[in-house]
Amino acid sequence: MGYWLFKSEPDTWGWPDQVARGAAGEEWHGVRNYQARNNMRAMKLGDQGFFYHSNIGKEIVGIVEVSRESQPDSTTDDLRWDCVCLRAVRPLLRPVTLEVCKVQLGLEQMVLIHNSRLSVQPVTAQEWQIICDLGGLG
DNA sequence: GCCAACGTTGGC
DNA sequence: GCCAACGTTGGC
Repeated sequence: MGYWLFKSEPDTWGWPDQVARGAAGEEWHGVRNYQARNNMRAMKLGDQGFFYHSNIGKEIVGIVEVSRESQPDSTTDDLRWDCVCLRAVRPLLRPVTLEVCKVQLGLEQMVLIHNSRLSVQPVTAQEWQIICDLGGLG
């Protein structure tokens, strides 16, 4: 089971938008960064991800699941870009802020902290567990 | 709104 | 293939 983190500006596509898609999920289109794309190519059906609000909130608010493995991005004809589909699983009972992640023991190596610009990031199993605990999903 | 960090582009 | 210029992202 792989663990990931997806960033989105809530102004553009927020957690409520993701939830509104229900079980059908939504294509995580628009990524135009090779590293982020490669991360999506590595994802398997059922992999779990955190849904992070950048700029506004700066916090992890929910859990999503890969509901379709990577396929061509429908928003471009450029064959370089493809993406997975995500469906909302459940919200964190308490959002986990970037501020908290920065000082939390065990999260020192999080990509979110060291490469905040990468929009699709890997998360380790240990980091996943710590954040779930902090979010009230122990 | 500013700016640092990072990725991409294009001239050489 | 190097690197300067430029654009974008996202925290502050």
